[in-house]
Amino acid sequence: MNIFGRVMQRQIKMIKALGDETRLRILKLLLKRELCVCELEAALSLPQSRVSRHLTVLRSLGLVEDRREGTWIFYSLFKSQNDFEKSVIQIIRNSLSDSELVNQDEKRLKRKLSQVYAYKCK
Amino acid sequence: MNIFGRVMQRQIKMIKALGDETRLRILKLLLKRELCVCELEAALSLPQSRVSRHLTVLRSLGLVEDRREGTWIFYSLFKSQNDFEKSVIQIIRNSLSDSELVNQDEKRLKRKLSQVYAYKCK
DNA sequence: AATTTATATCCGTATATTCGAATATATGAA
DNA sequence: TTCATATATTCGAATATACGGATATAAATT
Repeated sequence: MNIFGRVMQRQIKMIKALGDETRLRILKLLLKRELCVCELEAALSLPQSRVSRHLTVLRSLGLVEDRREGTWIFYSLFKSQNDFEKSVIQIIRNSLSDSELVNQDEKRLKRKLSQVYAYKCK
Repeated sequence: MNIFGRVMQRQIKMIKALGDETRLRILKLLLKRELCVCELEAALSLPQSRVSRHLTVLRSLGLVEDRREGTWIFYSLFKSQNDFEKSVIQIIRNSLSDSELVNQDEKRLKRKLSQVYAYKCK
């Protein structure tokens, strides 16, 4: 397979990764801010292993970046560097808008973040 | 499931449909012009059942439209009507650019189209 | 009516994906 | 060193997807 083949397969894998509800919800949350796994877990209201597994998929494709801070690992959305990647960001931004599920994710996240804030300040 | 849920599932299914090499190649060919199944078959150099099956998937999601003309059925790309659908078109346009495979699809298509033209004019 | 051409669908098989529960690892605190 | 917390990985089961070859359908032609 030549260089184009590899780029191609990578792009297809990236698109395929977007076509999953859990991963899309994660990416939408990361549009606004970086988040650690336990925050995502609370926002999505899903088991930890499931969140972690999907983050591993996204990381392996370069769709998210990770940064360790103590025991926490913060994930952030990748930075788009070409037209294809820009359209990936756009589809994340434009998908599931006004979705009740995504709204609830945001609500649960805010609740969780206020807990963390209270914890850090006590 | 409420109305948002249905919209959501449809959008995710559309993205999932994009994450397949064969379907992406079909959609990229349809960016320029409508094509019938046998033209797509020649361009992709794939068995007819495979092309037809993928077209059925794309049609069921509204990503392509079909129009019958005698025994031929012409497929064309859907017309985007909102931000999400616009970003779907963008990702089709921006993916697999400069891909050797997609270039070959175009070449094979031109060969096939010239045959059809010769046939119609004889 | 029989044939041809274009397209769609069915069928069995192979492969891929997703899941929760359990377990492993890694870091920091006691 | 032991413990608690955060995160990652493994496991088997269930489900979904893609495939080619064969068959079915549908329209046009003879």
